[in-house]
Amino acid sequence: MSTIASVAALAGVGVGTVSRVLNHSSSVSGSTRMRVLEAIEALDYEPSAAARALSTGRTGSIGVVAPFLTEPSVVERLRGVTHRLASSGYQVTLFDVERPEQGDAALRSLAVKGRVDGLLVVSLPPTGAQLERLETAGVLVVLVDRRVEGATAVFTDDEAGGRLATEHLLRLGHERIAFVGDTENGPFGFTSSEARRRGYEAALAGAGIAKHPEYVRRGPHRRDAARVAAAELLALAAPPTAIFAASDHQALGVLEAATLAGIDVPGRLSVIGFDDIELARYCGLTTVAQPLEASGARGAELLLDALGGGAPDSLELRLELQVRSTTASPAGRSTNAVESRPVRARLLNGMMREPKQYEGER
Amino acid sequence: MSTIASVAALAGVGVGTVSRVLNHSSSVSGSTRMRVLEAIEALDYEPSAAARALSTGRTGSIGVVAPFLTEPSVVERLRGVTHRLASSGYQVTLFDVERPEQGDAALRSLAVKGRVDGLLVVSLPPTGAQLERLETAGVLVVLVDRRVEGATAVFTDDEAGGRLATEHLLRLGHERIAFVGDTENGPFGFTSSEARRRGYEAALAGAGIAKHPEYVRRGPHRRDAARVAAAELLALAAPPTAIFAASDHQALGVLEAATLAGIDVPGRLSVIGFDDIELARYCGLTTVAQPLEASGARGAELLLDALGGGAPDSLELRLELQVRSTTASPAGRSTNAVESRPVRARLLNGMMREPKQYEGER
DNA sequence: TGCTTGGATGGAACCGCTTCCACGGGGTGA
DNA sequence: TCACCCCGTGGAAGCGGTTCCATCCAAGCA
Repeated sequence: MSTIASVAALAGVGVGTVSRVLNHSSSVSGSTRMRVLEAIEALDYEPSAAARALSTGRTGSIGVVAPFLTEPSVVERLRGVTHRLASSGYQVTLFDVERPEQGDAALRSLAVKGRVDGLLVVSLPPTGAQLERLETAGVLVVLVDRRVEGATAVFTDDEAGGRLATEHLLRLGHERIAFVGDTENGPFGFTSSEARRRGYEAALAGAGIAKHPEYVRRGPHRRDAARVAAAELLALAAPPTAIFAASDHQALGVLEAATLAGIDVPGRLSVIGFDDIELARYCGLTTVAQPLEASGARGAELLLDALGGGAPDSLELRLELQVRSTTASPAGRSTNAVESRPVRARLLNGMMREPKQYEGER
Repeated sequence: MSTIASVAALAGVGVGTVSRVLNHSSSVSGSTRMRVLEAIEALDYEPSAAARALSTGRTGSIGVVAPFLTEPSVVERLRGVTHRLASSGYQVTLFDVERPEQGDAALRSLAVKGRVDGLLVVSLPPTGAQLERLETAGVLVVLVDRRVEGATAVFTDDEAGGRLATEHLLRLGHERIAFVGDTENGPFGFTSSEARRRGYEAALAGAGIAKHPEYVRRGPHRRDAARVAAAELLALAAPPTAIFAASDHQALGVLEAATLAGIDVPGRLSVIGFDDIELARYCGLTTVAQPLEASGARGAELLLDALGGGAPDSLELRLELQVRSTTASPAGRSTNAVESRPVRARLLNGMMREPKQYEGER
């Protein structure tokens, strides 16, 4: 491998001059620059990233800490991040957090100069101590899909989203509305499910509907757990006519339960999810949509801004009701009833009406 | 930030000794080791990755070059990679290739000591020159989902897969079988579509069925292009009774076309895809399944082996027919006809029978 | 007792780059 | 004409580790 010294020797200049050419620095005469560039070309020289990092203290790489496996939505966020960062000159170093301890370990080992310049933490809530450690190490942090005191973040108002979902069901005429969400103290410290539940309860209270504790079910964040919870709900003496699931992932479990119980959706049961993952579009699931890819992209932008010396503000992204074909007025009322077409047609219509965003961007 | 020198000073030893402790090297007395560890603890010291990389020539990170956006299947492979690498002590640096030039640039800039120790190239075909450059730079390379002369790879036999798909259709009694695949010279140099087509033609030839050039359609690797191609096929005077799509992605486009044309699947048209992406499972698509996550994981293993000084062999993964509910005997024949149940039920049944693999692994 | 031997240790050299400082020389203004 | 500036440039001093070599000391042996 050739080094900067060999380039300098070949060009007949000093190493400082070569470095200046490499860094597009000022004050190099045209002819000298030309000679250096020729030498670089001739030797097929590429500067050593490690040496540069050691010397400058900046690595040119951004760490992304995310629970890659847990949620399909995380993949879409990640896509937004890589897409935005591809043209930035920064490399993306991925830290897949499959178990909570890994998150601690990753955050700890990254709180070190010379590893990454900035960190995007997706969907995980770092502790105050971790943030402080990162701060003292000079690592800039932006959170995506999570809001923590004292950190820049791209976030949504989960509680408002919970209200949005529930009010949609109320408007359709439902009164027996259940909620299926995550256990309160999940392994990763996710809090969105609880916030969405609060929105759900606020909306019910606003409509003057009494709380019904049996209608609130929590379980591990998995489709099969949601299926079991929904099955229990549907077996109640007074089963709900609508279920709000805290995520699309779980809403799919609810749909499974309905199918197994032979209950038509949306004829006898309305189901609404949250997130608007790709599968929701394919399945025609009504949901509270949040811009997943955009959240990653905006997070990346905030971090780039901060790396450039700016002091970006946190950013709230809008949630939007996305009505598809799993919600309708409860049986016995005819308002807004969505006809129950063969499902494949519906599914495919959904696919065609909503091409994936990045296809449109090409 | 504390350095190795400050640790050495606090412990009252030389830097060499601290380094020896850090690297679990031999010949450090128990008491000295203890003093050093205490100093490390007291200073909250973490060694600088950049300095270490410069000094040793190894970075402790593995690059993954992949077209993250192009194919859903790539995401699943990537999952396998990160999953396997999470416990290896290597970091994963992602190079998202959205346009072919980016692939060149990534491969070029990575062919440098001090950036990554090894490289996993997913679904992209590096040129011989690029491989050579990487070799001289001392960067180990393993290919996933691609086979190139002189490089270790995890691959499948696409041609055999094409045969598998076509023979399934032949067995059901189809004779008018069409193919929808990629343009021959796509932007990324993907060759799998053509290999699958060769398998398709070999199977037809084996069954004594004459070639029918109009039945072979190629287009850009996008769902809408596949939809258009399928629509043209279905509008022929003698339309096919079955379509083999070179990927699930494209098979979904074919399904769209059938729905738009009001053609029942599998009643009047059988559709088979290739890959077995998650969506195929959800949609009940019959397909040629390849172990996507496993391909990434095995690729990572081969690379780790090579980094450990081994000389791993390439690895062929098995393809398997995955019959779901989009294929049946052609209209007029009754053998094996799959009843056309309401689709949602079918879809959900599919979901329940095949939980995602990683859920089982928790 | 004196010499050899080997394990534990300190520290300099080095990895390849950036950056700052010093220096030479031509141009400018007094 | 001289002093001063400034531009272009060379090169040394880090950056923070690893590693090799020299050194020291204690134990073993004749």
